[in-house]
Amino acid sequence: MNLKQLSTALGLSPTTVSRALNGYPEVNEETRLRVAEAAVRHNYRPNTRAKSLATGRAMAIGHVISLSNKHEMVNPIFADFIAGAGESYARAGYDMVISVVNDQDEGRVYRELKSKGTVDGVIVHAPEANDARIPVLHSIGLPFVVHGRATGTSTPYSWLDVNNRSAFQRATEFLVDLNHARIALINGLEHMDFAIRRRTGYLDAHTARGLAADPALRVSEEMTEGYGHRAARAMLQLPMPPTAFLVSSMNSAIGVRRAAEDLGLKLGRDLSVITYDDDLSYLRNGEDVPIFTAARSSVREAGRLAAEMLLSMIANPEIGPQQRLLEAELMLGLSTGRNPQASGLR
Amino acid sequence: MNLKQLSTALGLSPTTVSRALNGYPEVNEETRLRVAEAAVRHNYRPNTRAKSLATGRAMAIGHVISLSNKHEMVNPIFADFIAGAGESYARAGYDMVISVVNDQDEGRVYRELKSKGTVDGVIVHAPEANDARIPVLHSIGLPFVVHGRATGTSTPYSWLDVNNRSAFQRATEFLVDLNHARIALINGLEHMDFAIRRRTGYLDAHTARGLAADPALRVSEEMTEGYGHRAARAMLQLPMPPTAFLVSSMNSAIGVRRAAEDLGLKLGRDLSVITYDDDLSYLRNGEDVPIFTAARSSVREAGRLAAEMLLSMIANPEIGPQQRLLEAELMLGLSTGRNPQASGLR
DNA sequence: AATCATTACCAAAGCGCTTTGGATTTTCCA
DNA sequence: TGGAAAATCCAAAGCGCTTTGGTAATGATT
Repeated sequence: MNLKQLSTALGLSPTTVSRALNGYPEVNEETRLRVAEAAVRHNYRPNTRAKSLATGRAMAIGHVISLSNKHEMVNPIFADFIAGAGESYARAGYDMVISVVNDQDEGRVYRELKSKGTVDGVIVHAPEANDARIPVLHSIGLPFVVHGRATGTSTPYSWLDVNNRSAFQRATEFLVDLNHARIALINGLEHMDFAIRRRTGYLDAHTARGLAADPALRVSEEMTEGYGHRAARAMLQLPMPPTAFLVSSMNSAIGVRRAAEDLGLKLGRDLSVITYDDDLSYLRNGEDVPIFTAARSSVREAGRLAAEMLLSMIANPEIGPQQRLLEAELMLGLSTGRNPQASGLR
Repeated sequence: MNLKQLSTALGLSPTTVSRALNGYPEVNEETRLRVAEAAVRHNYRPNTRAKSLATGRAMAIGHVISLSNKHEMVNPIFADFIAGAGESYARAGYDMVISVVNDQDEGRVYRELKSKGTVDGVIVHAPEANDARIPVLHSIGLPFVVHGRATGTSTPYSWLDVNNRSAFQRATEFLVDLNHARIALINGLEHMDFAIRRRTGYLDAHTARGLAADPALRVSEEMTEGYGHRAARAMLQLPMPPTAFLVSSMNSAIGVRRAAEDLGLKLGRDLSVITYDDDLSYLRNGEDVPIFTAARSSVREAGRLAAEMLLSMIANPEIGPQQRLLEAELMLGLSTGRNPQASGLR
């Protein structure tokens, strides 16, 4: 059932039916009801492609998920972010189109999305420092919102980010308050912007508290369980092992816990661990009380908000670049405690 | 740059340019080259919406991800499946559109995708027994492939599945061979088809080996880490605890390991665990040697194959329903060993 | 009663592409 | 060298919608 069929069935012109359905004023309220009723009865829904062609708007947002050849890992936060963004799109009547692509092809894909008219805007995932995608998107004139930020980018752009620096600074200072002095950082890959900021927060806290950060207690890799295990195990066997760990993801924190248990150490008593928790739906940090003390911020909520930001930019192109910085919550869990090796109370 | 502009720039008609670009025979090879060259030079790419409108094919496949209100969890295998499917789509020039939806709205969404002409087909995720979506899709005539199967569905349909039954039967029998007699099953929600088949395999193995399966050692819930921990802990404190666990997901298996360690039990020595491993990119089962003995099958590969199946069905509608059953591999890891409580060797 | 807004509708153009049904030119063979 | 066949190209219709630029009828205003 298409517009023409529906309109002849109603004895009206396609023009009037279209206007009635789209809420234009120049149509009798009575006929509007008649049209609306017939539309549901005939299960009529305007063809998206025809509509897009006529209006020039695709009514779709693109997400490019790029897999590097080296470590071709799907970002585990992706599903939850998508789920959040998808909710916003559904509410606004937008579709979400996802392209899976090799990272070196990402620029080409953006150009294609633009020239083929597939989407009205895109969300940029996993930004790096001086991210090359931002100038590309600017130059081709495709609206976008970055999930995260890209240190070093000079031109203004829209982003939504968690305050990673402050989250890691606060977490580090919390450990210092528990008398920890040798605090390890199990970070994500430090070409990623978020990892840079987390390291900065970690180092800032050391400076603020007059502590020296030992470079031997700092690693940076792709955040798997195995990585957390391997790194923690190695550090715990150093002559001067850390008494606390700051970990960039739940997965790696689980690996750290496994390493601790390998060595017979109990979290919260013998060893403290704070993790970053994206509040992923399939990886909850405990059920009632958190297993890990954690800096928490829901990536699903971030998806919702980033999508809304992009949609509002598309609806009002004049508003210009938008920014939003979310603060992570520091949740107290069972994995932190006073440094057992610190002599006495301060 | 659109077709008309390109064609006037070339001094040709839009017809000829279109045919040249689409490889039709009735165009001089020389002009075809001229057109192709001009197309890349002007960065021309046909507008997808216009093309779709003219051809009637959307050149897009839909994935509906439905979140139930009760446990609104994003399926953790989703990202990897999508990544695999996306590769196949990209190769074939198809887009992937994802709808996030409340599960009770899923039928409505399929109807919309069809009547709005958004997609040429869909992949059905996470089928249940007697899944209601299959008759709906049949009735609206939208091509689809189910990732998994739906026990109880009578009409033929296309699916791609792992042999969950045989995987769990083999795993169970492997444990029996190690002298385990009290084997627990930490299963997923048993309205899901895969969970039903896994339970069947588990029970079949008991029957085959003349063992009685204790219903107290069988639970079924959403597969989180916390669930694995809680269930294993409870069972290990029974008067007659299990000596081995069969777990339906890596996440829950990690919880089982945590429970074991809570009680001072070492996996592979005091307690055996076999898990199902979807080979998720962010949740590798160890790096060189598997942590867990596991039944493994790559969900990413499943995505690739399911997408290819659907595309081939769309290209050749006459071929009818397709099916493909993959076998999981049983990978020996560090989490299994001889039952320490079994007296002597058999 | 003539004029003017307002209301309610419609015909037709246009979005950018494909495809049908020619038209024109070239090639080939008797 | 004529005529059929093959090779090239094109005009125009059509995909299903929106939107511009109307027209006709009604009501309000002088």
